[in-house]
Amino acid sequence: MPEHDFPPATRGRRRDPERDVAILEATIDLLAEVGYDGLSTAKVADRAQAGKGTMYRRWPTKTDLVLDAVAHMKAQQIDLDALPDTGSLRGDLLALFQPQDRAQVDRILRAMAGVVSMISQAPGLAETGDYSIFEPWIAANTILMERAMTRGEIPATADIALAAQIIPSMAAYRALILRVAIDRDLLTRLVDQVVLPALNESPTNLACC
Amino acid sequence: MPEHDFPPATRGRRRDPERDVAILEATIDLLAEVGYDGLSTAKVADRAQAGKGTMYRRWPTKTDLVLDAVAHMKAQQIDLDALPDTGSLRGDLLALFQPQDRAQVDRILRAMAGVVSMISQAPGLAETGDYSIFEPWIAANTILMERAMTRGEIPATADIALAAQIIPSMAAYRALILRVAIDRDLLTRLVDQVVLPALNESPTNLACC
DNA sequence: TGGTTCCGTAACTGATTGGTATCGTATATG
DNA sequence: CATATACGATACCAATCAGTTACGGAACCA
Repeated sequence: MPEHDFPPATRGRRRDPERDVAILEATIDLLAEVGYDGLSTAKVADRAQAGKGTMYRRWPTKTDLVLDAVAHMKAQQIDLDALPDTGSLRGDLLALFQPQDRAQVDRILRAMAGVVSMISQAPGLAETGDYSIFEPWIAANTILMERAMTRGEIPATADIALAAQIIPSMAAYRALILRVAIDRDLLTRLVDQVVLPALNESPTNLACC
Repeated sequence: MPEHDFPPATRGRRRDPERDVAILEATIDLLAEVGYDGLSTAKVADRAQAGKGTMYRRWPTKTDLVLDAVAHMKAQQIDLDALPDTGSLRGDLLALFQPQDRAQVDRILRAMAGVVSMISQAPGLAETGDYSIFEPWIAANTILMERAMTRGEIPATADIALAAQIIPSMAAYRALILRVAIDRDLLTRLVDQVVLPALNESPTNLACC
């Protein structure tokens, strides 16, 4: 996972890949607990039971480490090739946010909040967008909605690009500002009263009901 | 504005209230530029043309200063007693997000992103909620929607609490993650295709259209 | 076995920071 | 004028931190 120079190293002791994941996991943990600036390389090494040398052999800088940890976290997330397929868009949307257990989601969202502070200080990072955990969520929503459209479940004029952002942005707001995870009740209300009506709303007939 | 002990001070030179706003404004500026941790008390004093002593006489700690700066920023924001009243909910919602000029809004949202990092490190702050710039926005939405409900413009069963969060949370997502302000086109689509349909949707007739 | 690379521990360095104290000056009361 | 407070500037202190280096031991290969 560490992207920088990898000397062939066919000679001595092999680099232990288990140390990589231990360090990355510790980084995510601390990111969720204390944020980017509260996170010190010493604390990461401590929690991962690793030496700072081992860390710096893999990631040349703290920023690189955190960015890689976010990428690692992202990779564990939604698999766009194995999305739910319940037959109805409503079932798919509800299923998409169900499988992961609450604590796991909470950890991820808090880590994301920690990353936001890093972006504030390194303005260049904002453009890459590589850090956003919400982007794959939006992509998953989009795919589910496109499927529903080809099934004829929603009109061809539906504004999928907009609707796909509703739930993830609400999740982001709650995680980053309110510091609470989305619950099942809120999710149901969002799907039934906001997302599905928005998709069934044709841009031209605003007073359809 | 500084909340801590204010000795009567009837004897010597008076405390200059202009210094308060200069320091608070400098704090918000830096918060927007470099975030909470990138912000040093020395830099604030420097930009405000103030001595550090002058700052610490008013706010005992960096956290107090930033919290007060956010409150100051919040006070300049939406005036809940002077909300738009165009006669229609659609007009009101569009008018609510229009008056402020782009640069001002951008500064505020970037400052909010800077505050998020502070919350990550001081978990106690999350509970108070005093820091959130989006809360008055939600309150304003709620009031406009309640007005529309008493006018009979939307059904009495509408889920206002939910609908009032849609636009602010989308704004928060864009500001904090995407680092872009909401534009007029997106706002119109949100109002017409998402918020208004959601309000007109009765919880019971999910297939009304 | 010997050379090479990895590992964790720990000491170290240079820079930055929150917060305090001091100083000379300005502004107020009595 | 005497006293008291506020002001900006500056020096200062203790703590923290990113990143480096040194060390002794472990794993691998020839």
